[in-house]
Amino acid sequence: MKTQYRTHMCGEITKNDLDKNITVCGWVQRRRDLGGVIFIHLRDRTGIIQLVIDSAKQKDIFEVADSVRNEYVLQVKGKVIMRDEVNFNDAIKTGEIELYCEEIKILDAAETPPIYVDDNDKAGESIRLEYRYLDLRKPSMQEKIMLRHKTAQAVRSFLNAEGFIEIETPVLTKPTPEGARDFLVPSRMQQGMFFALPQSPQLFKQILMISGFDRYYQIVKCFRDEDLRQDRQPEFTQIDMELSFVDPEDVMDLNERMIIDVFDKIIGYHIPSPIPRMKYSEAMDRYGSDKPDIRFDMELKDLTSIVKECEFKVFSSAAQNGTVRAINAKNANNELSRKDLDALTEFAKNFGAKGLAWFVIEKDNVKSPVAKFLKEDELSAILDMMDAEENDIIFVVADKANVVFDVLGQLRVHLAGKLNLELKEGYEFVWITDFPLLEYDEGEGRYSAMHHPFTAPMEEDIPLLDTDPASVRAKAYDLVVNGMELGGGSIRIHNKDLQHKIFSVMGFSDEMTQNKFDFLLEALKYGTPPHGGLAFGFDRLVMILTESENIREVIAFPKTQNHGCLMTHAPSKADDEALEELGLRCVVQKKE
RNA sequence: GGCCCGGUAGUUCAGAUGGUUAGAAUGCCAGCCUGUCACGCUGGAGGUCGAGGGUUCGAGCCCCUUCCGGGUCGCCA
Repeated sequence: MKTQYRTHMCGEITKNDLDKNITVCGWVQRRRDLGGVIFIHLRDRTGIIQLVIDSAKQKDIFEVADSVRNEYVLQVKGKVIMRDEVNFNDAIKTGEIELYCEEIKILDAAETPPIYVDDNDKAGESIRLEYRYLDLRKPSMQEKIMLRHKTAQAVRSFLNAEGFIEIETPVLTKPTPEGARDFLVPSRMQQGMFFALPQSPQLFKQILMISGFDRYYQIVKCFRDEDLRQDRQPEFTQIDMELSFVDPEDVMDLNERMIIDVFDKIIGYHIPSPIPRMKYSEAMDRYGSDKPDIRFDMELKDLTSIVKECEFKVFSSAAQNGTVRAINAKNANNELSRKDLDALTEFAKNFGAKGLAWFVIEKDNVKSPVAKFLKEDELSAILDMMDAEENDIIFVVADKANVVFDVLGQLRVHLAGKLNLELKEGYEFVWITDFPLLEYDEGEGRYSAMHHPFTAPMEEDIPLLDTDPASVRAKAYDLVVNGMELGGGSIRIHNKDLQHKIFSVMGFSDEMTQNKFDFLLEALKYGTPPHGGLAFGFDRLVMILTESENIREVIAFPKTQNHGCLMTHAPSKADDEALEELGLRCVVQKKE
């Protein structure tokens, strides 16, 4: 038989419960002692109910109520009564009623908490993370964590209805040669050997396709031992899926329907269908980014042909060997001082530019350190190209193409923030397609995979693998929203010869290929269906749905930039005994 | 690995040019108060100024080292 710890949740008591004798449990939000009467706000994850204790009529429990402090855990029996109308409290759901107490049991006392459990609490992040259990009691945090749960449920129910099968893949797995740094786990049974925690279940899900589970998904933890950012954690959650017998169109269609369904169910937001498509080359050309924020314009324009012959060497030589592009910050002259322009130059240098040329459009004059090097017709061609009007500021970057796009892409977003540009409201989704398969890695002196080494090239580009690898396009696609990459995927290589070929174009030795991917290449021999998939950043999705500033707000127990957990104090030293069993010795080398 | 910002009562912060006993708000404790809801009023307690070293007659403040937190570049297939 069920216990009767409680009959109602605090926030769910309504006028329908008037005159009922009920039992609630919860935490003391606040006690207000008026001398003859004590009010207590009792909180659980559903909300708050006000308790009343009257000294004259409830002498026996008044003393208990008097001793209660914030965050005490109480069990309270009482009768639901109506408040007088003047005492209604609009701030809480149960503001028209209250609980007239007949019995109060202190289930547990609490020390004075270091942070106040309230959304108005101003505590800094480190103390919040140290006492995360208190922080998570805040209504806003409870809402986020519960919304996260609902989002996962919405994803599951959508995919289940589409015939997907949820399958778990190993967490103790094999180190990967490409991509992010692995977290390593030593093997006790095989001393000197290491597991890696998965950066993604990529190869397992491909092999599940070979096994015939033609629609797989998993909401799964992934691990990357890299530095953190506002939207990056060393362990994070992905919505991971893979499908057999599909083209890019099938994967995009399915995921488009899923994301539309999730936004509608969770926040009632209607994403217009179909989600627009943009080729990678167009995204770079217009926005300087493969994750363009299309809520505002300020598009890049190509000045290369205009400045090809000009006297300004920086422009003319870049026009030969690279490119010259520009953006026009409309009306920026009212907002930006000379000092700001210098700061923007520094900003550009941060992203690899050697400098940043600007043209301030004044009424009868163009102010620019560069203008004196340009002929009149060159300058007017630039102004023409940029649709320049009074008070605009034009920013030009001349360099190798990748630097130019990166700098202007970043500058564009930075300026939009700085100038408080009016953004299109809501969520602007866009699919980015036709990515390059490979990019040249100058440091390594070889091509590496832009997405991952299992991504299929477009059939018509396969011959180019031998002649011009950089121009080979991939069957890859990313889903971008408001300038954030929300998910990405590709059709995979399902033919072992082609997979071998790609490995060799990327300069993997036969030995390395054999050593790292023998199981994949072996599996590919036995009948592999064409397949592909996609993975969403689940934390990022929840960030967007909850409009959170950083990823830590939507993870119950996140890590700090130092990869630490402030609550548990992980990581920590291992016992000598444990190390010995693993055949390890702890060597901490002193830094110079 | 680089750059930037921060670390002072439980919490959030203020502490000009180095100078007596380091302040405020809030929280906490005690007393008073029968309709509050961030209740109110009165009083009180509360500090290794992240840590270590240095300069100085004297350091919260200046210098060096280091730890911690955040942002960012690199990195993140």
